[in-house]
Amino acid sequence: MPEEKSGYGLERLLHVAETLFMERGYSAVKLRHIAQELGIKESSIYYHFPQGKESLFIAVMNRNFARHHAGIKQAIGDAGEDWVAQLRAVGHWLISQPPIDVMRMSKSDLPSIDSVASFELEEGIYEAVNAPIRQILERANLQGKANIPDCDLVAGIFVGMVSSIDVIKGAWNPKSKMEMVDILIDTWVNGLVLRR
Amino acid sequence: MPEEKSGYGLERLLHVAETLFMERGYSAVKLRHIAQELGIKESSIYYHFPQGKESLFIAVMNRNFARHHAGIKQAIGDAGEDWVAQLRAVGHWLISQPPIDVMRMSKSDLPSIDSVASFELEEGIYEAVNAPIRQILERANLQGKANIPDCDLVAGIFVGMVSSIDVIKGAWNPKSKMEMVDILIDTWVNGLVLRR
DNA sequence: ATTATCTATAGATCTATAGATAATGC
DNA sequence: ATTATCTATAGATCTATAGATAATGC
Repeated sequence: MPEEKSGYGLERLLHVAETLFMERGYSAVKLRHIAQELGIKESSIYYHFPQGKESLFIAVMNRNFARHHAGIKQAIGDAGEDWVAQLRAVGHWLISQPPIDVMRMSKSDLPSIDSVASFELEEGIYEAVNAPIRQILERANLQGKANIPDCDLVAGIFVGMVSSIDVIKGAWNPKSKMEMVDILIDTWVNGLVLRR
Repeated sequence: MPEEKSGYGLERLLHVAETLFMERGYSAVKLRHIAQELGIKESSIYYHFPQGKESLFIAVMNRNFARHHAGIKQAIGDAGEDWVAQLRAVGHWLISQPPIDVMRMSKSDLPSIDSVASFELEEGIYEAVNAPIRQILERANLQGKANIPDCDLVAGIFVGMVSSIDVIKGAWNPKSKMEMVDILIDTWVNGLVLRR
């Protein structure tokens, strides 16, 4: 089993590579950046990933999706029955993680890699992140608690919304990210219009 | 005035470069891609932009922001007094344009270029896109028509939401983009919860 | 012996420059 | 003469490979 090297160095490599790839994307992150951050040479990366940058990216993304899947399932399970509480829990989980730029992944990162791997990753993120959220919304509809017209669309929007917070946060806003998620979900669920 | 070359070739170059940069981002788009799409050689790009790729990117982004500013102002002006109609009009404008990945721009594209230019572009997109939307929301609040807690945040979210549609559309959804914007805004404005 | 690094370097790709060429408009 | 391309090529950067080195664990 050649996949079971483990050790401290590999852990750090995966962590740093994940942080950088998630933040800046496949093309903008050079092996030089990863190596620099780790304090090693580019060539040392090839010890852990003999097939190079693309295989590192794929490993790191799959790892990220697996963690998201587990974290989201956990969050939903812990949140109880109420669908809004579940949504909020998923929001809190998402904001605790490096933000996902689904659009960049789909239009920039994935088109830069092998098309079979690309397809698998696209499926991976959908199953890990989008599907569980969609299920929350579908259950809410079925139980007559909500009236959501297109759960797949709305789930995708939700992920985009929460991720956006990170940019807005960084750029101009003084509020904490948690606060912002709560404001966001609350406003979204209850609507922007004033009712009397 | 060295900025006034114009002509057919430059127009096409700007258009193609804009399409590619907006879609795939600064780092993933190589001069080779732009040249290939135009049917010219990479080196020919330097006739129009002697200062190279970065200056082309900056020109193209400023152009994009200027068009957005004009388009959004126009859309709002044409939509009448109702703030939801205004929001819908902006949504329709945005979806008619190459989608903006604000997150990618802010975290991947801009950090890859000169920091002064980066700062100016960041301001540019904020003024062109975010500010007018924020103003719609603020007016709605002032007129007692809405109760939006953080107009800057919510405006940013709106842009993210509409842009997300393009990814979701491409990936799995059969609806037209226009339909999806309408669903989205309607659900967002009125809230997801069922009221009796 | 295995693990994880390193140095040195090859090879590919990308950005950029110099100077030639061809077409158009005076 | 100006405009917009081209060819040829330089120089920088990026990815990848070969083989040496050092540390650790048998």
